[in-house]
Amino acid sequence: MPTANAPQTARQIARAELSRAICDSARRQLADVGPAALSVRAVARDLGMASSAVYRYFPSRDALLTSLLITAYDDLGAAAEHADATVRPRHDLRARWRTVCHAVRDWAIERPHEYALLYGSPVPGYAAPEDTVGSAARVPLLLLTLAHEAQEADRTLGAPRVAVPRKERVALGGIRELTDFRIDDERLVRCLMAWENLFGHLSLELFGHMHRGVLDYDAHFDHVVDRLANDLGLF
Amino acid sequence: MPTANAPQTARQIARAELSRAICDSARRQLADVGPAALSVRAVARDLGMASSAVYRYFPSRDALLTSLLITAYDDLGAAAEHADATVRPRHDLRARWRTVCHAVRDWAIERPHEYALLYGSPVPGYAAPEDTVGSAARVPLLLLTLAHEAQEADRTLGAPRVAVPRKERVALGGIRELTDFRIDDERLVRCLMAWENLFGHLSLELFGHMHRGVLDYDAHFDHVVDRLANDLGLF
DNA sequence: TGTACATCAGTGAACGCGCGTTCACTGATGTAC
DNA sequence: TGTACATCAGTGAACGCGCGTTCACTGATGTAC
Repeated sequence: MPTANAPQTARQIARAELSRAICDSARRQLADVGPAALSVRAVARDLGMASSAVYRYFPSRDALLTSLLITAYDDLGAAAEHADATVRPRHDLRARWRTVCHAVRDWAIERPHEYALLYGSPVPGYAAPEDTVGSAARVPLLLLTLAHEAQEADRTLGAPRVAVPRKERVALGGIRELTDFRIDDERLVRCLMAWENLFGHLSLELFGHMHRGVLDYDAHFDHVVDRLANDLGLF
Repeated sequence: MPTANAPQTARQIARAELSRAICDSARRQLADVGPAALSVRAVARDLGMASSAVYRYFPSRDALLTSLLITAYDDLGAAAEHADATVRPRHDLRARWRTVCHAVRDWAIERPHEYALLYGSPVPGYAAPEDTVGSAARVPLLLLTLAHEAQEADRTLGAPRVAVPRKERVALGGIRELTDFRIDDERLVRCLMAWENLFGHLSLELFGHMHRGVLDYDAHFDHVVDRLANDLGLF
């Protein structure tokens, strides 16, 4: 007797299986040709089926892309969250920050093409639907959570205090609405900067801009992450 | 009588003119389809010539891409350098830092597709030749120059001092070789972080990751740039 | 449990399109005498 | 200054390839009685 939530009929099982296989094949294709040249026909060829058959599973090439996008965001988000969850003791915020940053970087280095899909150039002619925003927010939300915990634990920021202008406070209203905790302006700004620094580092590193300048990416990343922890009062 | 350096014959003039026209058309195409789909035939169509004629000017599609890449890096580098050169007094390093950062951002916002070409995903199947590195280094070098001037003027960094581990010092050897001035480790690391933060900000902003989170990109950028100036001792 | 009908996965051909690159050629421009 | 030859820009056809999507179809799976 099949369980309530699992697919029941042979058809449903096969459908779930093939949907996954199509996504996997598409993901593999990303590495060769990039998202702009992602081809329904090539996926079909890879799986040994007629190209028209893929349309039983995804209504269009763009729908396939959207699925890849959401899966990748969730995959990265889950990797970061799980890494964080393993750290003990929980109040060691520096260790948690380091672990999360390294989890994000490890994920990116193992799947540079998926990283490029998420954080590289937008795909021309493709507009990501709003469904992606929840998944995309997981990593930044995790960073904010750490900053908030530092606030609750009264850790002082290492970076110099600077008055936050009214305009900037207003600008950050969007983030306030997306979080259910209250974080002070100073920490919020620094957390955004750390987010920008983290992904700036990854993009510059993975897209080749540190070539010949930085000789040991691991060492440099470690050090930057450590400094960001100080700036943010994560210790 | 033609001047020594200028093209002399009608052929040479026409060749220079058309080379430029081809690049311009290709640049316009970037906006529609992205670098991966940049098409020699479409450029030819745009200019009303046979597609084979383009091959008199660029031996391949990739050579055309390389030309776009170098031109864009130089264009951005020149924009940043010229912006810096206008600031008076020269010892107002905060003003110069702000001006440079805004010049880079303005350039990027006006040409998001060229920005994506430089700082977004690498083009699959295309490897940028080494000729690009000189042009690509102009902006980071300008940032380093400002940090170095702050050092010469004995401005103290706002960010907390942290010991630079030996591994990190070694990692930064590559940059040391590319610059002819001596900059201390502390400043060098912070300058790299500012570079990562700057381009991280631009990529996240231009590639849509601040959507719905940050409500006023200008205000946020201003504020971040200001804080980076403090961290770096630019005032 | 057995049958009749509905559902739906997968096929293969077709439509109309685009691409990079090569090649033999024409005709204009440049140059050496 | 005038002519003969060399150079080279641009043409148009061709090669061989790939693409997204639609459509009428076959045949297997699922379901209601």
